[in-house]
Amino acid sequence: MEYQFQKIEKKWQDNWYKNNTFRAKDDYTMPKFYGLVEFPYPSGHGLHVGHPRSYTALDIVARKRRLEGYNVLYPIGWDAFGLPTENFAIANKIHPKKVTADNVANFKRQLQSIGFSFDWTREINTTDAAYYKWTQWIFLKLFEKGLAYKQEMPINFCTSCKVGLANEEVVNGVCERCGSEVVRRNKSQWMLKITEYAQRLIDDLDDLNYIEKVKTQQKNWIGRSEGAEVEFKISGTDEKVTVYTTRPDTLFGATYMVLSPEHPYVEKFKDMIKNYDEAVAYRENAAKKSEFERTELAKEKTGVCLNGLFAVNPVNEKEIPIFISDYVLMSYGTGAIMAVPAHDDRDWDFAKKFALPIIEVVAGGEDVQKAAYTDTDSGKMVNSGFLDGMEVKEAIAAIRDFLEEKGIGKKKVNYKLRDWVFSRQRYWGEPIPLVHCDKCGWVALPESELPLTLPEVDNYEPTDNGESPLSKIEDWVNTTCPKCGGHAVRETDTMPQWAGSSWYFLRYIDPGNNDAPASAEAINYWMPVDWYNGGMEHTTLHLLYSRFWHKFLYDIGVVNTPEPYQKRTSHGMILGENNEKMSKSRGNVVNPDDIVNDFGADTFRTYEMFIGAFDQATPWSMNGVKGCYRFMERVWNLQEILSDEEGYSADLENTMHKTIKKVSEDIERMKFNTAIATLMALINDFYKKGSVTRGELRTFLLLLNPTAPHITEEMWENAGFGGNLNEAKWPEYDEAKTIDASVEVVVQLNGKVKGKIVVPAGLDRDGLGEAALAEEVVKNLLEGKTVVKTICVPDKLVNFVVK
RNA sequence: GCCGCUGUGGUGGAAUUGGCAGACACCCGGGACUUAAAAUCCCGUGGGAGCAAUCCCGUACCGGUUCAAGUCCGGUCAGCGGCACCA
Repeated sequence: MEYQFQKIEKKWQDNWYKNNTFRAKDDYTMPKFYGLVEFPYPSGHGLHVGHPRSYTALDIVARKRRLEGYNVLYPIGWDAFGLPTENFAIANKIHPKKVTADNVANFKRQLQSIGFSFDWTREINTTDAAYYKWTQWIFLKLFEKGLAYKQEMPINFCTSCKVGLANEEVVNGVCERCGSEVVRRNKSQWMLKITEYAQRLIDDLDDLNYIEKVKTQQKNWIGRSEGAEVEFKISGTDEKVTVYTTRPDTLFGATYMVLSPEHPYVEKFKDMIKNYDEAVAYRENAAKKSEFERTELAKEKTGVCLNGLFAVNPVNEKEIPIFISDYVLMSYGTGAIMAVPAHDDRDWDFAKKFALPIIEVVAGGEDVQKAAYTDTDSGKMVNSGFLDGMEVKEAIAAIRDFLEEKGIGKKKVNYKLRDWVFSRQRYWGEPIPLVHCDKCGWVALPESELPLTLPEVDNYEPTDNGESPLSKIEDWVNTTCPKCGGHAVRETDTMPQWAGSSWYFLRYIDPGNNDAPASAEAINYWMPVDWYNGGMEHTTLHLLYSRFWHKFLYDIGVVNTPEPYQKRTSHGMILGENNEKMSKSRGNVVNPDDIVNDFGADTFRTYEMFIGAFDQATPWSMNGVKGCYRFMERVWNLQEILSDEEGYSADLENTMHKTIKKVSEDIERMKFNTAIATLMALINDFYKKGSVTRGELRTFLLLLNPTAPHITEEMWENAGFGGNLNEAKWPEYDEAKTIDASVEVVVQLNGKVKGKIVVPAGLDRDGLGEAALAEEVVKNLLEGKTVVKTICVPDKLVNFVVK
């Protein structure tokens, strides 16, 4: 019998999709499992081999959970708004709606050809008005609660194309398309106050089962720091500048101050600044740079001394000069710092460049004239008045108290996290459902007017002034104010792609609901997501944004849990055969369709899981695919050596129990590669024995089914095990039968392996030592030597330390 | 630059808590089958020395802790992901 994968796979896929086999049940009495994968952006390039890595992994978990008796929700949808679609639409004169529909159809065909057990009855699309109605609704709730506000924020503007650009479209400071200069231009934009949730976004990580590196990345991104705000008087005025510092202990070493070039005091004191023109020129130059460029530590420090303006150090009344420099950002802290060159690397570089004094206030390092001493764990305060002689930590506490007592400063917690810029000057996004009325200001559309649909237009090309394409559609822009009935204009910016993906997991739960994002009963049953897998590239932004929205929805009573995802894991990237990132330009892209056509979905799925450690980046290998195809054939050919015997054969009984245990545990730990290796080893045992019993085959098929669902269903049917495999029970093992009667133990002399002995399993330390000494091999090894110490590790080894 | 991760045979990787380094595959070499080839099956396969038993070396590099280090600690180098308007 030949292995005809095309026929088998088509047969079972038709069966599953026609019968909605993997539909999640609305039976809220069953134990539930909600498995989630990041829904794809349906790009024109089609599915990447990276998508199925994540999708197969959770498909395996989902299929295993169903066999274990859970009501499983494993959904999929389309994160379909976004820049590439819009750019493709403009370039090819095809409406983005049409581009999206075509791409979705292609993605869906591809995903179905791989046999994922998605519940297709719950498919969602962020660009459907019925979906984004609720994205808009959530935005209005945020607006209502004061968490959305307008602020001037810079956008990238191409001086030649006259359009706003995404950061990605700016390459080395010039426009990706035309190569012209890109400037940063301020524009009033909608912002979301994610910073208000900063502390909760840190604290609530504690109870979640996220892989550790994801928690660390989230915490570092939020960037909590404890420090102090200190007020410095401006000489000859009654005004004060507030600086933020994490090292208030070094206040006596502050020898100058640096303001961000955009700091309002530059304007405020323009009359006192003798070189104001120079300062303005510097500020304009800084505006061209991205924050990334500005804060790069390696670059040469630049800045301008504000001549005529001085600050007074509040602890020693010394006058210090004030600079502006682009490494100080308005968006962090107060936009002003006190510079302590002796104990901060950036300040040190700056001080050297501008020949500013460097005063040591923490002793213990090398000469501070040669390098900054930044260690806070050792060292004592010097040149610091009343702080002298204290440890750094003591000094921090003492100075904070001092500042508060004197009313010149206070303790302050800061976060690196910044508010979320929520406006995009684009067509292909959710319209922001607000209007501006001259009388009433910004007014929300009433809920009854949602969804505010994207106007269907032929011309969605950018304007030449950096405004959204929507601003050109006058009969859409001009409207009436819902509050006063007077004339009003619509907000023409749209939402970022992050919006739709910040709550999509809720929509899957109840995708057709027209009265709420999802019903309370459905949310209570299904939430939180039990297991969410996605890429490390989404660890900071998407994960944080969606946690923020979920917490907000929790606060207003829409959801029942403060966190959306109970468990978060990540997969590594699949690289090209040459070990580089797959890309068209590198010519190393693998199309999943080719693999499915040539080797079948089961081989493809198995290879995707066998390719390497799940959380690590790994290169693709066509030879590896062939190896997995060979494995599938060996699986198929088990039917040739199938005996009539039920149960397990005596010589493989322990192996069967061990294999069930190993595969079950490996799937839970996402060690899919070793789970498959274990099944390969088992099949090698079957062939060595020359036959496989019905019981052995039955268990083998169940264990392989989540990975290779088509071939196993077919063989299950052929063997007449009854019903469909997907309705069977996941096999169980007997712990007692996974333990062998005797074990091989290593004998070492001074840590080097010298021999092996076989002893009964389960001996304790003393018993193992005695058993070892009784062995002839060991006696020979120890002859003429003095045993100083014996180390025994039960079932593992005996190490004699000898002289 | 900052934050996070990774580094093991010719290749992908395995080694769950510090306890036999290299499971399972791929490639390659040899053999069987075949007129021949492909496919399949069997054997070999970290490096070095030796007829052999066996011995020495070996987990990016330098150093440390330990009876014992791929695993823990300090430092160095290299690669990858993210850096807020790609998603």
